Amino acid sequence: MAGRGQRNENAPGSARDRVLDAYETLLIEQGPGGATLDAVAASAEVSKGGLLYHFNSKESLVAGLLERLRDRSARDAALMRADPAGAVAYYLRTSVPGGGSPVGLTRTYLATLRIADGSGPGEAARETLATVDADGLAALREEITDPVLAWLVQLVGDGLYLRTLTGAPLTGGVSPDELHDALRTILADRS
Amino acid sequence: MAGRGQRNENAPGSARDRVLDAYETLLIEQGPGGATLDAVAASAEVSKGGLLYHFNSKESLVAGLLERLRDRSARDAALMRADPAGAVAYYLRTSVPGGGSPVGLTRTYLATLRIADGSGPGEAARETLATVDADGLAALREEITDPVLAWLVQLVGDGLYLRTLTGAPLTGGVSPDELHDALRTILADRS
DNA sequence: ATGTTTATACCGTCCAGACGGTACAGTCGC
DNA sequence: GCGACTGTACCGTCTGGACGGTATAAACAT
Repeated sequence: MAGRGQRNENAPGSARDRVLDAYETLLIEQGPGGATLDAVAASAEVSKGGLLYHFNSKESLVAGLLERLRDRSARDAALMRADPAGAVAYYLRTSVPGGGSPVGLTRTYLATLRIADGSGPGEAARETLATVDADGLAALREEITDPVLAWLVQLVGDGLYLRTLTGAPLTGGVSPDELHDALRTILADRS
Repeated sequence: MAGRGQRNENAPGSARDRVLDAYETLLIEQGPGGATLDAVAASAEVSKGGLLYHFNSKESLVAGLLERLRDRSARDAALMRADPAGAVAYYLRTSVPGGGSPVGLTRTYLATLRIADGSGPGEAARETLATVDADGLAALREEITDPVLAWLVQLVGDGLYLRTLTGAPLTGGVSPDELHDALRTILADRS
């Protein structure tokens, strides 16, 4: 049905890439329980055999997701450092669903969070998440000298992530923009 | 073997209560995938039949957890308002694993987060989580007049929660105490 | 007081279905 | 011909849940 036999098998739009996209979507919207191999294959419009051609086990699918997370994290960190409005502005802006990162880090991060459970493959997910966090904090530190303040900014971003996860980002009628402004003022005051 | 036929079936130490405890522990440590009825029963030292006597389906187990969450949230909010060091201090203190809330809110919250997926029972979990958040924010607002600042404090707490979930609470060598102090100074400055 | 009934609090077994994974024959485009 | 698939047919394991049974305590009737 779709174009077959093409090279460059992990380019955007390729079957492999669509599988990863579908896996992310299912993880975010339905959690680990809904992300079965059958469901992922159906959502990616790929046959189950086709899915298992690219990822020969569920563990390998998870590995693929983690690889994508590392990759996107590196690319996001680069964009963060290069942002004209500054790293902090970039970080806060992309921590909220509407203005998700251009490389899709937010989606991949949220999906990975869902499989970061106890032992086995979840262990690896937690470790990767920790590296991503460490990278983000390092980038923040280049702009915010005070380590406590840098951590505070990151925690606010994390809180925003968690809110996205529970599906209620705007709790008290306060917009992320106002929060952003307040944080910037605080940062300016105690430079 | 144990005393049978006794009243007061949801007192602490009762089989019903132990089942809920075990369910929480398994959700936190292994995620939804590990929290099977068999595993919960085994961990609570109850037979599977016994578990299904108290909670006649998995959905009912979830409902039991949500009920406990609402209950503990209410009790925690009361303690928060009554804390001699203030609501903010209480909130920050209990957002970190070491100083978990005396009513066990942190554990129940973290466990519920794990089942807050897409549709079905997860929907109810998300709604309950949202109410708990709203209650917490309301309590914070009684002490912090500025709604933006109140939300900021809550988000920092949420970030700490998320860190607990991924299992890496102390990222950059900064202790929660230092964070606590910084936040208090900020709050004092812009009162 | 004694026997009967009822409710509570479990235990242990069984089963249908779902899930991850395998195997393999065939198709399509470069 | 080779890489990238599709599609179908399976298999073993695990899971949720149904079911029937058992022990104890309390309420009731006589």
